[in-house]
Amino acid sequence: MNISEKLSPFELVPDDRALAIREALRNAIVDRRLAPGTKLVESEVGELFEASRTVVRAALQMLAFEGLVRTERNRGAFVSNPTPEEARQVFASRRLLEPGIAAAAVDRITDEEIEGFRHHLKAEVRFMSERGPAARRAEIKASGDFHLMLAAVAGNAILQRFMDELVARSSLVIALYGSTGVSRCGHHEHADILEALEQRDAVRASALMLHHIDHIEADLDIRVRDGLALKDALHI
Amino acid sequence: MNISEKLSPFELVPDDRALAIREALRNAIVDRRLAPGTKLVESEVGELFEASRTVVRAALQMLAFEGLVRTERNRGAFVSNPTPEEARQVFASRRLLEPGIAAAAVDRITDEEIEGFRHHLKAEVRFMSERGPAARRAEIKASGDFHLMLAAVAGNAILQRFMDELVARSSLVIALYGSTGVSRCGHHEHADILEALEQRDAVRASALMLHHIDHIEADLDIRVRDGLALKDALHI
DNA sequence: GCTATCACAATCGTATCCAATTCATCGGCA
DNA sequence: TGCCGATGAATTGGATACGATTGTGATAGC
Repeated sequence: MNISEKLSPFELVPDDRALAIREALRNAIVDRRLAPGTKLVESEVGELFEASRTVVRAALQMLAFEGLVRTERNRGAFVSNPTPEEARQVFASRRLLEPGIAAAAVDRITDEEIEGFRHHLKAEVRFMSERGPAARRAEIKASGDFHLMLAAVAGNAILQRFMDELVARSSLVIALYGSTGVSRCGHHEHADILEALEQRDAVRASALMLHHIDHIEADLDIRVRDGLALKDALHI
Repeated sequence: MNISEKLSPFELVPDDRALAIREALRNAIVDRRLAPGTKLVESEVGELFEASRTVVRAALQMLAFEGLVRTERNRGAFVSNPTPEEARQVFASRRLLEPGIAAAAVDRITDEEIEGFRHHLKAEVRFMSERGPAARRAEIKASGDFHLMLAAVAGNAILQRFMDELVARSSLVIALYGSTGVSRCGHHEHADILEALEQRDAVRASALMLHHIDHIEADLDIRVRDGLALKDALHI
C-alpha cells in the first residue's frame, strides 16, 4: 500500500455517514474554515450533509473525543478553543511520542515510502511559495501530513491514532497562537529528517524531530489573549 | 452468554448516564468479568442499566474509540480481543510514553502524592498475598492504577487520557496472554520507581519505568494461540 | 445424507418524536 | 433608568419506531 493513497487530499469517503461527516468537519476545523468557538448546531450540520441529527451526534461525539470540539451539556458542541495550557500539553505530548516514532520509522521505511516523502516535500515547498490564505492553510495541512505519514510508516496503529489527534489539535493551536505563521524553517527540517531516514540514522532522526517540534512550538506565541480568554472563560 | 451476572449493577458515579455505563463496562472489561469476544447487545445492556439504546450506543462508541470494544457494522459490539500484534503495539506505545511521564512526574510530585503512592503500594502487596481470581483481578487493576496515578501526577491531561487507554488495553492483554500471572517483581519495581520519585531523580525514574515495562511484556506469552486465532479470525 | 434455498428472528442503523434545558426578549416594578 | 422575573423560541437529551441487514434453522431438492 502506498502512502500517497493513505494521505491523498480526498480521503476515501467511508460508507459510514457518521465517519464521513466527522472527516468533513475535521478537515474544516483543521483548515480553520471553522473558527474555534463556532457552535455546531446539530440540525444545521445535519441539513448540510442531508443526515438526521442522530448521525450528526455520533460524528460530534467522535470529534469531542479527539478534542477537536468541546461539548457542553444542554448547550451543544463548539469548535475547540485550546487554552495556552492545552497548547503546551499538545506539544509536550508530541515531544514524547515523535522522536520515538521517527526512530521506529527508520527501521521500517521502504524506498517507495521515501519516494513518497520526497514527493510530499515538493508539495510543501510549492505551498510555501504561494500566497493567500488558501495556500497558507494548505501549507499547515501539508506540514501536519508529513508527521502523519511518518507515524504511518512507524507501523503502530495506536501511535498513529494518537498522532492523528495531536496533529489535528496542533493545527488548531498553530492557527490560534501562530505569530508569524508557519515557521519557514519547517520545510528544511522536514527535509533533514527525511535525509536521516534515508541514511537509516535513528539517533539523528529522533534528535532532529525533537528539535523540529521545539522549533514549531518556539514559533508560537502561547499566551493568554486579552479579552479572548475572558470570552473563553464565560462563553466557551 | 449472559452478561447480566457479571456486571455489578450500580457502580455509577457520574451524573451522565452514558459515562456511567461506559465506566461500568470499562471496569468489567478490565477486570475480565466480561471476557474478550463477548457480544454486547445494545438492548441487553440498556435493560441492565435501565437506559435506552441511544445512551448505550454512546457508551459503546466511546469504548470503541478506546479500543476496548470492537464494533462491526450491522453486527454489533464485542469486547476487544487483542491480537498479538496489537499487544505488542500497546507495549511499544507505553515504552514511548511512560519514561517521559515518570520524568515529568518527578518535577511535580508533592509529598502528599508520595504518601498516596505509599498507601497504594501497600494495597498492591495485600492483593499479591491473597489467593483466588478476585484477588488476582484486583492485583492487575491495582498494578494498572499505579501507572495511572503517575500519569495524573505528570499533569498532562492528554497524556493521561492516552495512558488511560493504554493501561486498560494492557489489562486485557495481560489477562489474555499472561503466562505465569502478574509478574511478582511488579511490586518491587513500583516501589523502586517511587523511591526514584522521592529522590527527585528523573533519569533513574524513567530508566526504571522503561525496565518495568520491558519486564511486564517479557512476562507475557504473546503468541498466536492455536484454535483461538482461528476462531478469532472467523468468529470475531 | 448432504447441500442449497428460503423464511424468520434477532439486532443494528437511522429517523422521528417528545420532554427538558437554555437563552433571549419583554414587561413590570422599584 | 435599571434590575428582575416571566414567557417563548431554539436546541439539546433521550426514547421509540421502523426499515435494513445479518445469522439461523427449517425445508426441499439432489
